Amino acid sequence: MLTRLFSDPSLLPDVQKYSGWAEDSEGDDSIIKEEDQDTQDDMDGSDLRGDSRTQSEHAGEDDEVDEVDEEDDGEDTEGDRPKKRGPKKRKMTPARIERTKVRRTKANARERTRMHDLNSALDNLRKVVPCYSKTQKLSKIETLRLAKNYIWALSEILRSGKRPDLVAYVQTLCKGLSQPTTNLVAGCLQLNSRNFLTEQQCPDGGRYGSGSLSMHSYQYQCARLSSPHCPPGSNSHPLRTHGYCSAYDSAYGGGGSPEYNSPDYEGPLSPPLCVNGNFSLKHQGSASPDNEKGTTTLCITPACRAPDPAGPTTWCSAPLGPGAAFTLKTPCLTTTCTYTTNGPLCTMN
DNA sequence: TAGGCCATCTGGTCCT
DNA sequence: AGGACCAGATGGCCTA
Repeated sequence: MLTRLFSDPSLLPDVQKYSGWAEDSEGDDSIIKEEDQDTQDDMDGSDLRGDSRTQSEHAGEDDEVDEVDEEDDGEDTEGDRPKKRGPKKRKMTPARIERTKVRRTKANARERTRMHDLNSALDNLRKVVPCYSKTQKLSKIETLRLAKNYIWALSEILRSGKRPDLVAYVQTLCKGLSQPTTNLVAGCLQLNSRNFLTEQQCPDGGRYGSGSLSMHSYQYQCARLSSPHCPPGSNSHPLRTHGYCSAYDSAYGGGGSPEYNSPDYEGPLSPPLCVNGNFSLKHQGSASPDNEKGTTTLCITPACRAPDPAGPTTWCSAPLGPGAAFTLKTPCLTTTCTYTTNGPLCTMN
């Protein structure tokens, strides 16, 4: 263990609180005792253990001399321990110890950077899967699961060329997700989990049918659905012809933007399913209803992610069509929306 | 307080 | 030798 290497406190990095140090600090005494009694024994193969043992006696030794520990030679006769194989261990001089420490420090820094890059990529992924929230991020594993499900669901849409059954769609999205994330996604889709696990019940008395939302709510909700995947300008594209390439495309300048392939993607957040419930606001450009840049993206927020029983009522009764205005009521707030040719446009009250 | 999630360190392995 | 990648270990933070 490297911690043994740094048995000299002056050599300790400032990270000794990490990784095994506490454990080893307790074991320091045993290490010393072990070394005392094993002075004539073989090295146990640990480069670092050998360091602590030979550090003082080899202090000042020429660092460039690639000696091997003499104790390693010959048959290992200590107890039943098998002879150590592999490369001979070099004696650790102070200079070598210092080099090792520097190398380790640099490796730690690289590893930190690598993990930061990985996290950054995960953040970008969070932005392009449904239900993005700046205030409550999906965990890494949930982000990956949702992304996998999302890709699968979109692939199915493309493959079939038909509007998906919404319940099946939600179920696909939520497959393998934790209950909180399932609730979040269901909430994003304006479904409470009970409904989406059984059937869509329109709160105003009507019934959506077996898993299909009413046309009104369906259009509302799906106006943004999957749009980022619509090829720019391809009006005949299945996603577009089935209503998935409206608001998002126009608002964000068309799908298939190279931005989405860029590792440094810092483009618009794209939770295409987030049009309900509890919102965090992502506003782009002016607020002109039919202005492409004026579209507002609404996303669920963590504080109020519980299924909103009031939501579907609004959805069911929302008069849709360009220019129509309606109100979304959620536990958090009331949002006034106008349905435009680009889909629903909502402003925060 | 237990459990989940995360950042970080660390040593091993593979590759250049 | 050194970098990239990986998995295990550890401790901190947060929440139910």
